[in-house]
Amino acid sequence: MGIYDTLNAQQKKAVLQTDGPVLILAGAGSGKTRVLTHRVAYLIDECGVNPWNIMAITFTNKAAGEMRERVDNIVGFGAESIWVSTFHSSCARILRRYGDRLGYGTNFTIYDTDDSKQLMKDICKRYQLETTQLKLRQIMHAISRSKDNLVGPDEYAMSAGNDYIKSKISKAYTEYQSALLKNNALDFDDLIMKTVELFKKNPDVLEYYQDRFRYIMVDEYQDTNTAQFELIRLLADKYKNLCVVGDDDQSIYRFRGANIRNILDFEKYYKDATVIKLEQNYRSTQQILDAANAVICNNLGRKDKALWTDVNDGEKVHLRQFDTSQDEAKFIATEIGSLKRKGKLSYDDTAVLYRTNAQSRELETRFRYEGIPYDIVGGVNFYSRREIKDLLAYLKTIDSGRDDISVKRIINVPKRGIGATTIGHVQDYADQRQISFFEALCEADQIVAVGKSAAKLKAFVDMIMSFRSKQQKMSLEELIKDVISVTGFMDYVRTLDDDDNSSDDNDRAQNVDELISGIAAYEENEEIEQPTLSGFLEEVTLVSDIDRIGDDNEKVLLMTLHSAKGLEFENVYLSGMEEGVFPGYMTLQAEDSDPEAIEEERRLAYVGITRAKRNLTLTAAKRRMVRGESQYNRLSRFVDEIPANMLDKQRPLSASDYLFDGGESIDDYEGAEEFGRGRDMFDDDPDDGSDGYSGIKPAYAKGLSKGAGSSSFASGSGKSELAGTYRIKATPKPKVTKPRAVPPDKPYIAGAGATHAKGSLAGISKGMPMKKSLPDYVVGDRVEHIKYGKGVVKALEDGDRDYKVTVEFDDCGQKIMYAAFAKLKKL
DNA sequence: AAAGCAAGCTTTTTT
DNA sequence: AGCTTGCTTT
Repeated sequence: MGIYDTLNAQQKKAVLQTDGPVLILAGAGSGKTRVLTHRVAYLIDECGVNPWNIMAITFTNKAAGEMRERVDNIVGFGAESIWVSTFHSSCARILRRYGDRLGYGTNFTIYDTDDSKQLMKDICKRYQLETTQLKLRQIMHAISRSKDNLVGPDEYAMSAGNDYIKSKISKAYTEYQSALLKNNALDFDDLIMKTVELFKKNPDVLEYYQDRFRYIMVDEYQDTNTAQFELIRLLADKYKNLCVVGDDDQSIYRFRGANIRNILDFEKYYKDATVIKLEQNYRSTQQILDAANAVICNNLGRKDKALWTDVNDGEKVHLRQFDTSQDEAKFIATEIGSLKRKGKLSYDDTAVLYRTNAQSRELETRFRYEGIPYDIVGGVNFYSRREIKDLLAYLKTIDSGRDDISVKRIINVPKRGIGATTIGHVQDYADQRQISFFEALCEADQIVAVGKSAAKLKAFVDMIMSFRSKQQKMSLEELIKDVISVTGFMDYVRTLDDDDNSSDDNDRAQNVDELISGIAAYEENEEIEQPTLSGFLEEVTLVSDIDRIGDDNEKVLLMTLHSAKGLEFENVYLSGMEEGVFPGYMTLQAEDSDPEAIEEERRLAYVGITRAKRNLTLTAAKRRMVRGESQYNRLSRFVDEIPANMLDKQRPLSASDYLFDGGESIDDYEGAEEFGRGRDMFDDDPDDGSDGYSGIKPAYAKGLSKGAGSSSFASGSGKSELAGTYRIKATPKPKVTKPRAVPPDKPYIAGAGATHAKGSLAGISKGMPMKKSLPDYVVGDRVEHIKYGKGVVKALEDGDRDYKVTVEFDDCGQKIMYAAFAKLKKL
């Protein structure tokens, strides 16, 4: 039986167990993709299953592509009719076919996060839903979670009851859904939720797909949410040939609704499920696995398992701690450079991972400086870059015009003298008549309020119309080029960052070129029967950056830990191993209320560690700039969780190699001397009380973070010692600065003495009086304003930061202003 | 009415 | 550091 003999016993069992529900708990690097592809081959070659009846679902297009490729290689005939795709594109495909049953046109557009946000913004404005307590972000999040849990707007409304916040969200949800429907658009979450709805309301459609997908395999099962589970459950309900593969230890998408119970409770739901554990790792050295196991075993409530390997040679996991994040970046870049020169690594087998996208900047700078080729994955997705989204909005508008968000996006891009007010008038007109924004534009001359702007609107409509007629006889590539030239798009692109430094001047132009090539490539792809504009647009919105990386270039990859899931590299640098960075600041803040959050961070650490095949280096900085503030962070707890004897804690090269270059004086590091030198990695016994951090408990970091939030200084204080708040997350060494006045469980914030009056200085900018003073006028006095002229003081109110004064002006009516601003002169 | 400019406010992670 | 918001200028 050839190919199956190369599998280990557990893998073989997973391949041969074709019928009924199967749960494969596949540890990192345990060869699960191999199992899945062999399973597909086995189904076809040995069990006589028609390839047409097999479905394999993944989360990313990249994973789908890889699986497809490997299936193609191993399956002799019919591989192309196996349905291998992501949740989102599978659903999109189903809805393109049956979406009309739910009232959507089959050429619906798919909104990305950006589009959804734009739409929600409009809704919030119209119904005045946004308040200080309820931010757009929260609304979007609440709705997204509801959709993940298959809670529609009506059900949400019922559960909202008298809750003020919830009823506002409910209103937003209802309006948002109806706006989406009107725009013939679906957001990411809708793709799943609406497909489930389709199946539930249309048993005939469900049965069609049940019969089609008689064998279903789901990869990364630990990341499925409730809606995705339901989707799979429905599809598999008739034949129950459902094989899910996952690793509860790698569940890192809880924040976007992934329900870890899906994998933990699989056996409860499917009582007759076969469970198979794959624990032998074929990727990493034992040293790396030991470190990974040491970290992950601190999580509770996981399925018990431990990775092991045959590979026993290998180096210890390296740990390097630096004074500043610049030093850290410099180390990573120079070490990669020098190892490369020695022939000890190749760039394309090396990755630098970090917790947040923001951390990529410093690394990027350093990599450029050292001349090391790199690629950054993620951050701003290629297709969400401004210039790209603008062009896509043109294409969407040309394609249908039903999507108001796209039309509004480009109506004044490049600038053609159509502003917010005019757009508002057109929208009002459209609302009154229940027509789309674009339809309203077509009737611009009927809209009284827009006045002479109507001509500009008409010109815009004519332009779109002419694109539409050209589209008939043009290829997509020609069309986009035409759009670019007719609109003068490149001139506009050049205006986008002229204030900025030279480096990314060409980036946007290059992005445009890349988009053109992307379109050309799409048209030439012979796998697509009929290249269409909407087809291209769909492909584009469902693609993430990770899907676009090829393995052909010799480049170091920089990416977040999340993006790195499913990938592997010979050499991995895990940077920013600091409390407050990783685990992140938000997690620490919520530690008490949400203990699961820290476990998710730990799983992320586990994912990061297990990406490495042979060399793993953990790096940290004592001091780091975050949003313009210096943060002093202690080493990450995840580092502490790795027993010291498993780590190589080589002292960094001498200080002169990593520190104080470029003319910085030692004085610049004063803060570091005082606060940052706490426990460093050479202190082998973190709990002996001899280091500066003993006794710090999570509450500490929590308190500190909160304190820091309110201690921001006004920019007006310039470069004074207090400017640039020190956000200190680690306690200082007691002997140095521990202020007796501050109780040990309270954060110590540098300069806190000057800022305890919360917010008293915030918001006061340059040249303004630093303190409020009682005006020399009282209610009833006549005063003079430099611009508004004379008037009578109607009210004087003592506000937080300044006196609020209300004046009834003789000429300009009533105005409310801050006394310090108004500079009123008593008459 | 639109464009340009300064100041505030904010951010994990992504299909 | 980046983006939205509000204010001023044309």
